[in-house]
Amino acid sequence: MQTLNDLLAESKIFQNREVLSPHYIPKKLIFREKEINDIEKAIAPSLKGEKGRNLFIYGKTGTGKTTCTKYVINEISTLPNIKTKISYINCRIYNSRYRVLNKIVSDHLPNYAKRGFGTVDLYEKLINWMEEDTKVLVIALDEIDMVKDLDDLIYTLTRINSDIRFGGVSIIGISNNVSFKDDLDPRSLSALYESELVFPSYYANELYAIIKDRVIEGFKENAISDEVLHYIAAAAAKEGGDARFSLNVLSEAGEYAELNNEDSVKMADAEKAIQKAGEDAVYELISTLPYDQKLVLYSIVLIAESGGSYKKLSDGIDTYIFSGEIYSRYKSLAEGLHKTFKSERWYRNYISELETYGLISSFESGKGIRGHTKLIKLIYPSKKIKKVIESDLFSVSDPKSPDEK
DNA sequence: TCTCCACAGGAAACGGAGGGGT
DNA sequence: ACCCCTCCGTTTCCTGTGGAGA
Repeated sequence: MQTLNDLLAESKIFQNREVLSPHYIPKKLIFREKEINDIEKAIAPSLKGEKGRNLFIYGKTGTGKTTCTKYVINEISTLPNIKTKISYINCRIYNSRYRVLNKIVSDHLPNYAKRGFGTVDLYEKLINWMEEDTKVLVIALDEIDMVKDLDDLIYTLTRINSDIRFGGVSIIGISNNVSFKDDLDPRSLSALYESELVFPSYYANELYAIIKDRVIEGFKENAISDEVLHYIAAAAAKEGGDARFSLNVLSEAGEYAELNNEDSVKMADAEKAIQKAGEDAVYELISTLPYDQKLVLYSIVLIAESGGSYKKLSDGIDTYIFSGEIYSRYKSLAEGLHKTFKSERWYRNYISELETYGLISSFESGKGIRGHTKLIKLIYPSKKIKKVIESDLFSVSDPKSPDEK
């Protein structure tokens, strides 16, 4: 255990922790010059007061989509041009047409009230504001696939262009999910895909250069060897070329080294950090789930460990659990905790969400299985999930998910 | 073949929170 | 203070599906 003195003492490892944060935007983004240039090209017309091109950005997690977009936004905001207004919106939080519209309005008209206005009110307010002095609005929608009524949103935003006489709106959509466009209206699709930009995954040598770049600023000299950096880069490349992963590992490895009072980061620290980073991603995901959804997941874990009681009906597919059994377990679990439980219909939404998060896999029952049901299996080892949920669900200090502002 | 079972998942309705107008 | 509105999480209702058993 570290004492306060230890914590206040100057670090032997870190020089500037901030540059290791995944949210930090470096002054220069290496290996992404072309992509940045493409984004700028799409926005450029709007800087001259014309409507820019809509742009769709696709790439796996940690390929720099968000960082590059924010980089360009920062760049533009330093220009003396005032006609171009930019909204960066994270659709994981603002996940409906109303919320996005509300966010745009409150970004630029902070005095406008938060609720009580319908979509139409917000829309008119936005149009009036834009027409005032022919503003051009650039809207970056990060994780755009999270928007529930995306068709409506795209329609509304593109509609602005035909409703106003001057100025215009251009959309930058960002996503790491390709399949969401399958159930998009063809008109929204063609609007959104006016131009497309794909961010490739990083190779190990690129990841190495990226973290090396941050190490120079973030770490003390000789606090981490090239050998360790290569090792981390290779591990991150294996994870799918995820730069965020490599940065997490980097700072985590530094923390371990510091904790052990070492002068430099050792290979063992990196190994430990890599293992932890993998677990963290799952933990992070689970801890953001709503209470009842955690309970549903917990029910799956419990049944997976004890074996389902419907098992006798299904020789051969023992690892899969019946949907109905999970719900009844969830119900009795909630009753045991003196909590209200959600309806069966809502439970089915939970299940399909858990599946899109990649925590469970399921398939529709077919031949040989009674009735028409879903068969569900955990993707991660049940022990690990159980530990995570139990610490999260039954810890004393969890009044009601502290949903910070 | 018919009916039942055990669900899936869409649509609509409900009710409370948070806001405006008078 | 009162009634109105909108949104959103949730429930209720309903139709669909395909194997099991009579």
